[in-house]
Amino acid sequence: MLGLSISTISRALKNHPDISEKTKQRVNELATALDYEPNSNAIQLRTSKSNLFGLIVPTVSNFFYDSFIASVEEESRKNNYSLMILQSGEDPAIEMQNLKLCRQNRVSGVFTCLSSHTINMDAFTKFKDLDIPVIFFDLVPDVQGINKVCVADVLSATIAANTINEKKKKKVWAIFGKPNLSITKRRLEAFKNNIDDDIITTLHHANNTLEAEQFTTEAIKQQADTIFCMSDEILVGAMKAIQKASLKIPGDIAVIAISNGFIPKLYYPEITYVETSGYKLGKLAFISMMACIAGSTFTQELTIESMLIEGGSI
Amino acid sequence: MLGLSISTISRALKNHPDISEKTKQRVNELATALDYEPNSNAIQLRTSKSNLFGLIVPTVSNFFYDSFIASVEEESRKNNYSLMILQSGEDPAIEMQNLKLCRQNRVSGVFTCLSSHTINMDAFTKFKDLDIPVIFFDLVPDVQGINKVCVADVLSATIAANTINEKKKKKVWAIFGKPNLSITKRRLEAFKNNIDDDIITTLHHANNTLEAEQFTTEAIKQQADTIFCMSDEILVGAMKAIQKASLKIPGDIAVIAISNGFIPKLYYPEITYVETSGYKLGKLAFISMMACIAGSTFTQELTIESMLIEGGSI
DNA sequence: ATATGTTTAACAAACGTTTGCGAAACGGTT
DNA sequence: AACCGTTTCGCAAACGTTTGTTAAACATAT
Repeated sequence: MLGLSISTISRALKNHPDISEKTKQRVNELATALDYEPNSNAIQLRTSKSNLFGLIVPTVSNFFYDSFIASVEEESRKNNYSLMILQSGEDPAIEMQNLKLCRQNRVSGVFTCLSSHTINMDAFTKFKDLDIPVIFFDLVPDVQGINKVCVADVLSATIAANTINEKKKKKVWAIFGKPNLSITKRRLEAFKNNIDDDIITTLHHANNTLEAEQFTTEAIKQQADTIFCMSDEILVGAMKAIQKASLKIPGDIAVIAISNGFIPKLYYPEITYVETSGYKLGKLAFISMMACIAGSTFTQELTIESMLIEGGSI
Repeated sequence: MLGLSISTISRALKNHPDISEKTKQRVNELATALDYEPNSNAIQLRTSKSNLFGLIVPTVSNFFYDSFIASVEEESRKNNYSLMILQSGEDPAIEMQNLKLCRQNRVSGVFTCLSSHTINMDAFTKFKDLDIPVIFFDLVPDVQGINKVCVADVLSATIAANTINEKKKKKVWAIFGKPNLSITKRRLEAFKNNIDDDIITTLHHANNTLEAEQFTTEAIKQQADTIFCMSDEILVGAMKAIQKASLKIPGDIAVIAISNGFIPKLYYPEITYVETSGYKLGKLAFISMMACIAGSTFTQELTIESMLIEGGSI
């Protein structure tokens, strides 16, 4: 329509110095008039750069992951990347399938949180061979030489323990999650090591919310004065039991948790918690990803800091 | 490596009848050995089919949207589509930007929930011109001739009102969301029309959780015996106030809500609610999308059914 | 007038597929 | 030996870009 070649159009559109201002203007005017949108597939094919990240998560529908996703999406958009979301549903087979999808779509990188029973890491080493960066977050595998971003498990459990110490509590029921997860192990270890010896402390593993509720009911019967919850999932169960027993917080019983922050604010008084922010973790993961994209081969293991958010429950 | 042409490989890989079984087998073996993955960009460029959906949502981090996304992702994956997630953050400008991204990526369709202050629909008609189906969900625009899937606002508010009627309540505080949203209008209208005349009913608009808490505190002071909450956001505020006042549910005060179902189960007793499932809505949206893809030009306006989930709070 | 340099824009190859069409190879029939 | 029908496969164009290289056009200096 302008009597110009395709290459001239291409250069004009991207403000190449070879093209005269007059031509650029003509091209741009027509482009907006036709509201032309470049075909990303063609671009990506030609440049073999995809500007697409894959993000694999057990489920989107989770108060930690959703804020992580929100955070990564935000950064991706700002940096001209798109985000492909994939759920594994805790199924290693689907996880494989998702990784395959990532490869087919020639993603520039993938963020992934392992389903809790993934053992075979072969699929991930394949990405390493292809020079596609992989950032593991939250539930990270226990191997070296990979990029991980995690919440500060040890620190946050330590902060929680110290808070209990300072409040001079006497009898603590500490409820943790599934025992096989490394996140559980680290939090448990740190909590155990930091809680004062003269506090009567019992440690428990709840596999889900209901079990947490049952443990808490038992704790109440045993006249524990403090419940520590390793996660939101646990906290929800504990609060159910406490409400059921009509106990006053913190008068009758104190509660402290490690949490993303949403759940603790649903109650009155709000629950005191050590923050492990999915949002902040997302930001960190993105930074780590960009470092890889930029060519950093140095594999890093980053953690976000934790802080105590006082609610009034202890 | 096999002494075969590219076209033969291509046909062998997709089981084309022209290719002999023997050749197919040789090709497939080598393909898995090299673990070949087809380049989706090239495929999509050649076929101009993208197998990609765009999903635009104000924020991922929301107990309704996250389950909607989870649901759509599930179906997409099953049907060999990928999902590109985009957040608008309630900003119409970003919404535009996201739509542009969808076009650049040549999405096969987009699911979108309008940010609450989007007025200009031009960008969406562009999609119509390009024959790219758009499914609006949840907060849908008030125009004809577009595909919408919604929760049953009228029905769910009616169910809630009837439940209150049956319980012979005397004084109800009904708290709704932002007054300009069509979802609010419909729920309010239906509630007002169905609540018994002899029940003293006051209607309120809370713009956020905090305002809902304040209204509820006022309701308690005025000795209301029932709080109706139009949404989870409202419910959270109401529960804060009730817990703060140390009232017993349902003895001192009854609560009923319209909700996705997660929040009501956090309390004891669990809150009775009329379910508006994001998960179900996602399934419905996907069906609607597939109908469009298949060529249906008939624009439909679908709603998911609602049902009362008894908790024990009324 | 020629040489030199600069600006501007066109040519063509390439990215990895798909697919219509044509052709070689083969077997069988006259 | 000539013909025909099948089976099996290769050629080449096309999708929409990017980009190295070349070339035309023009201006300036000799």
